[in-house]
This record gives sequence, structure tokens and C-alpha cells, in this order.
Amino acid sequence: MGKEEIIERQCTESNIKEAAKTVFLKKGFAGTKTRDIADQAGENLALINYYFRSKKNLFQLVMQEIFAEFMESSIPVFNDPKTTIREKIEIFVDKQLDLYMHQPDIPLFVLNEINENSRCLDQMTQNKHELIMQSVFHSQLEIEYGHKKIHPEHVIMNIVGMTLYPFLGRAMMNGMKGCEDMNFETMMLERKKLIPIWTMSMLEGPQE
Amino acid sequence: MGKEEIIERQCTESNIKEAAKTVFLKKGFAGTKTRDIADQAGENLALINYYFRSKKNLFQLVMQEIFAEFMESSIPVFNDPKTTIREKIEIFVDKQLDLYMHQPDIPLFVLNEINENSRCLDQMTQNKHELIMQSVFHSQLEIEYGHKKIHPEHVIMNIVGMTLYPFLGRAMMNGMKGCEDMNFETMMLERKKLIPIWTMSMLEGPQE
DNA sequence: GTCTATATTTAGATAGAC
DNA sequence: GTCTATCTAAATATAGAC
Repeated sequence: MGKEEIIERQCTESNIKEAAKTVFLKKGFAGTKTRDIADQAGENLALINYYFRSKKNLFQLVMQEIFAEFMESSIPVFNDPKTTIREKIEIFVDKQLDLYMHQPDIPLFVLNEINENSRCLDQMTQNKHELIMQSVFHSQLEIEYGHKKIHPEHVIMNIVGMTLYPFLGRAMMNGMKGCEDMNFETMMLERKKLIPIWTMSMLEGPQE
Repeated sequence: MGKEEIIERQCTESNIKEAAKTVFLKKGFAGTKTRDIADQAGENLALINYYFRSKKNLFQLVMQEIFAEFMESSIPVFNDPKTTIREKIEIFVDKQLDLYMHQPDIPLFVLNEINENSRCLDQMTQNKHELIMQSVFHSQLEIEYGHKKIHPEHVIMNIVGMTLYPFLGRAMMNGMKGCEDMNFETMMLERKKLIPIWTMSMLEGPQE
């Protein structure tokens, strides 16, 4: 009884914020109406402005939380001096896929917002990629495979692309014949193991 | 004189449609205002409704054109019985990268619209992936590498992911240290050669 | 076909009672 | 803090002159 009480006893404010997160993730800023958020939260429309002053303000709050989650799960991995290239890839892919399996709308949302430099977050974005590009991972790639003329940038694009894409094009896959017997989650679990293997094959394999 | 006349003599209708394409690609449906389109086209606002009846109608028209372009550049490649696996990948990547180097907003636009099953196009989308999944390419992968337990779906996800991602996360790359000396276009030209090589390495390389 | 002016609808925000 | 009712602004769409 006590437990459920606590769960139910979320204050209106966090109630709205969670609802906003859900709807913004799904529809983006322009596609979301404040009435959608109120409905989703089961709260009165006026309370959105009471607690958050404006739709834009609420959006920025929510977006910063999503970005923080997105980045915290990746940056530190690439900067750990104690792990190998392969280990970094394994940990990164594992963490990212876990995150997206629970919140599959994050990748598309993040990419959309990044490509709309209009709304804040420029600092966050820039910082993130500066960090990855100056990361220990980047240096390790340069040292180990620089002589093969594989630019680390390509490797990073590949890892991120292979990791994110299934969640970006997921709607396309729904009608896929080959996926009927094997469900999406199973495939993603497979990819946790395979993406590191594939990436190492690329690095070790023949270059032109 | 005659030539420029012809170029200038585009009728208002196609003028508006081209402007709409530009703006919708950049901002999406909800983010686009009809005034933006009118401004971009240099035409009167009322003419949008005169020629296209509604914003929604214009959007669907434009979207279908974009989707057609997107699909025509990929489906036939995967169904050509005369080409090898490697050749199919080479041609596909080449065509896709050419398309996106000229119209870099297409990938994000298409993924967004697909994930909004709200607006039409369900037929197109479903058809596309049924086609790829029942394609000659799919069968070839199954025959040649099925014994290695590499599901063709994974391979397709990887190829598409590696091809599209640079255009999805492009904004992220602008601040990238490693890309200062090498510009984006150069990298994409490199990827035309590398993605097929990498993919073959994955297929031939060690599996768990 | 094109324009100006205006009608209509939608959506964000607020006032004021409770 | 919460709700109803309402204001205001923005955006789509149309009417009617030219």
C-alpha cells in the first residue's frame, strides 16, 4: 500500500514534465501541442504555464535532460585510458542499445534537434563532439591503425551509424519479411555482440 | 537570351512546389509555415491555396516526389539478378551518396516522415521494405553467408546505417577537430569506396 | 491568374473564481 | 494549486476586386 502510494503521489509538476518528455520525443517541438501534453499528463492545460511558464521553456528543460542522458552514456566510455579499442566499442554499443531499447525515440529526436541549431544547446553539442574527437579512443585509433590510413572519423561514423540506424528506420522494418520470426529486441541483443566484431574486422581487414 | 527565358518562365505552380520542397525538407511539416513557402518562392501567399488547395495537400505531393526519388535510387539495384553482392553494395552506396551530397536533408526528412505513420505513404514505405527484404540481394546474402549465421537484415541495416548516418549527424561534425583538414565531401567520396570494402570484411571476417 | 483584405481555426497564454 | 473561461497571436484558408 505504502509503495503504490508513493508512486501515485508524484506531484503535478513532475507529472507534466514526464508527459512532455513522452510527447516531445515522439512529435518534436513544432509537432507538439500543449493540449497534447496536458492530455498525456491527465492534468489541466493551465497548469503547464503555471509550472513551466511557457511551452518553449518546458521543451528546453526536457531536451537538456534527454541530451544529458544521451551524452553521459557515451563520452566517458571513449575517454577511459584503461580500456582497449575493442572494449570501448563493446561498452559503448552495449550502453547505447540499452538506452534506446527502453527509449527508442531518443535517436531521431536528438538528431532532429541537433540539426535545428535554432534552439539553444549549441554548447552541449559542440562540446560533445569535441570531446569524442579529442578522446582517448580517437588517439588510440590513430596510433593503432593510422598507418592503414583509416581515418578515426570514419570508424566513429560507422559505429554510431550501425548502432543508431535500427531505431531510426525502425518503422520501415515493421513490414520486413525477414524479421517476422526474429523480433526486434533479439536482433538488438545480437548487435551488441556483432557491432564490435564487425568493427574490428573492418579495422583489421584489407584496405584499398 | 532564349535559354534564360525558359528557365525564368517556370510557371508559378512549379515555382511554389520547388520552394515547398526546400522548406519542408528543412523544417518538416509542422515546422513549416505557408508564409515561409510563399517567401521562398517569391509568390503571393494566396497562390498556394489557389494551386494546391491546402498545405497538407502540397506536403503530400512534395513528400511523394521525395520518396520516389529515394526509392528509385535503391530498389532496382537490389533486384538486379546480374550483379554480385559486392557490386550491388557499390552501386547502392554510390547512388545514395550522390543523392544526399546534393540534397543532404533527405535522409532525416524521410526517417521523420516514416516514423509518423499519420500522413499517408504507408503503402510506399511498406512496399519499399518488402521489396528489399524479398530482393535478389537478400537471397544472395542468405545463400552465400547463411552458413555463417549472418542474418541479411543485419547486413542491410549496416549498409544503410553507414551510408545515411553522416548526413543525419552532420551538424555534430561541424565542430569536429579531425575534420578540419578534410572536408565533408572528400570524406563521402572516400566512403563510396570504403563502405563496400568494410561490408565485405564483415561478411568474410570472423563471426563469434 | 494574381493581389488585398478578411474570415476562420488553432494554439499558447492568462485572469480570476474556487 | 487547480479549474473554467477567455484573451491574444499566429497561421491556414477564402472572398472578391482587378
